[in-house]
Amino acid sequence: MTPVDKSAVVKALREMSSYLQLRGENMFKTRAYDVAADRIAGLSDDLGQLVAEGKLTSLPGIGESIGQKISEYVTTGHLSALEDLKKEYPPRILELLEVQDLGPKKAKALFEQLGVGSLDDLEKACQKQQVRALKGFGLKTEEKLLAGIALARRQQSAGSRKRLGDVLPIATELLAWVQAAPGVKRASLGGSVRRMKETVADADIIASAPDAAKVFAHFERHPKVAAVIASGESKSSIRLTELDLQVDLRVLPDEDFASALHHFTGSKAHHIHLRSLAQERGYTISEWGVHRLGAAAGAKQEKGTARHEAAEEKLPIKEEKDLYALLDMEYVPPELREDWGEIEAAQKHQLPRRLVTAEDLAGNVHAHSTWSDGRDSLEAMARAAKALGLEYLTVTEHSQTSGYAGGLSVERLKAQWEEIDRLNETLKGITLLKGVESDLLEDGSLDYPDSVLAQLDVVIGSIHQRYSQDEDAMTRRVLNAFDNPHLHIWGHPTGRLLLKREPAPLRMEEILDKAAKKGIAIEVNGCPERMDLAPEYVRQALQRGLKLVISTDAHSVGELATHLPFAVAAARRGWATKADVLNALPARDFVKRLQRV
DNA sequence: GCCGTTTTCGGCCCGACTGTTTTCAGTCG
Repeated sequence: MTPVDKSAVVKALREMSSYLQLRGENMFKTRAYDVAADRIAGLSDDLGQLVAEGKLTSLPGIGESIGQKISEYVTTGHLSALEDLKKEYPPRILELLEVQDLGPKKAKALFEQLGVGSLDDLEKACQKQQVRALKGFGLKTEEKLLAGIALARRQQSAGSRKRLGDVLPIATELLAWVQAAPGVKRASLGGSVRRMKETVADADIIASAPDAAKVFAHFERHPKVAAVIASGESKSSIRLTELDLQVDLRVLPDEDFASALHHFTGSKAHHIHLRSLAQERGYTISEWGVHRLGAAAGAKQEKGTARHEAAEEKLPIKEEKDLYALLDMEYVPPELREDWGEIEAAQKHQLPRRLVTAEDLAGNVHAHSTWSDGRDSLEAMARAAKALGLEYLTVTEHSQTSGYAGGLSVERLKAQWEEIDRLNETLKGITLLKGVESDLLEDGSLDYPDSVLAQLDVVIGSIHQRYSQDEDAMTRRVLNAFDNPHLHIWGHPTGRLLLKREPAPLRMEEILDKAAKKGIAIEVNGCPERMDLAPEYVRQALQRGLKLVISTDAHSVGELATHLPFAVAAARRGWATKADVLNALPARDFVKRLQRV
């Protein structure tokens, strides 16, 4: 049985939701498709197997109807309900929903009353001033839509999502700017950036201060602000000149900081689940805290009055953990808040006791120097690793097939050993381990003779070329590689480049099963373009008892430090603890645990 | 469409901001 392309199923479910929204269906019905899409996206089990065993409806949020549709799509490759919906609309109608401030209701009106079925149609209608004449639309809306079209077009070419690695530095810069604003007491990043999701759409900052208006005024004066999108009493949104990045800032009284931080960290799916649990217990959760609902709140809600304002009692939330404690749950770290099972685990007090941190690591794994395509000398890399407080650094240059990257011949590799020996003698407090990042050749064999590999402490095997192989060939290639007793670590496993190159087609379950049997460690690569392996596969690996290495893949002194947070984040998002990570061990134990022969 | 040791019907997370209205709908996160 071939594994199912989960992302295609997710896409089909989201399109179902979009078309049903355009038709004006009940929002709870359309949301059900989005909930199901989220569920499949975060699934760590094999979807094909669930379908085959008829167990789809055991997943929360997937019932009879959607279960059948997923089954149909997985088994036949078609989704008749979606195909029928598509026939009712012009082929590019969903483009409209990509426009900021244009949702399903307005898109429906534009389509039905003006025949607008694409971005181009919408632009023409705006230019002809037809839009402002519609009921519920006006001059301002027309202007906003034109700006939204321009933004949507830029995003079509550049992509609306951005790599965390690009956004985090700018978001951190903005955070520091906010922290310097008048009266700010506490401030933090929020949103998917705080959850360290590999790609993000925008950035959120939450701050506490007595006078929000002063903070907003300061915020909106940042030199990189291109436009102010919205500015109210508790929220300001700007768009930056860099990356077209939208940054939302909320400022609240300090007593509301923790609940606001929690609220704006998300994810949406995590909150929806959490709040329904809160409701069962007679609480309501919002960014303004947790409130106990009394009889008064059950009565008809006053217009313009928020639910929490009618509540009887506000419960103090000093820290995020107080909120979970109120629901008898363990604290859920931000990286886990995706509704991928963390809520159930937290209720049963079965979350990982403590997720791995950068401080847990004793060694830096996967580094390149000027011997291959790195930018700094081996000695500079070693000194930098020592300065970071590390005990060891694995030296893993490219292998001979990667000529483009200065891959080392056997002779050059052996010459490097001499330098490593020399540095190990002269440098105190840091140990260089002899390693290599060997290409996995087309048939899965490694790039050096066994006699050479046997002399190395650390052998990483990575795929660097021939990405065009089909799933069978690619899977066989990796499986074969695991038969080589000198291979220790599977490097940047899927070969994905975020927003650029899809993961290689691999039958991951089969591969992880064999890795577990053979004792191969799995790399979590912190290069911000990769963040490879993805969290759902990290979890699958850990469920099989596999060990991880948290790697920087550093090609310079700077990257030893800058890549580390992304590697740690990828491991944490896969629920990894210190005990799961081999390079949390001292050098001798690390090398010993890698050895398979 | 999903879900249920309160329920198989009637709920479904919750609030801010904007623009078009003149009390509210739509959008967003």
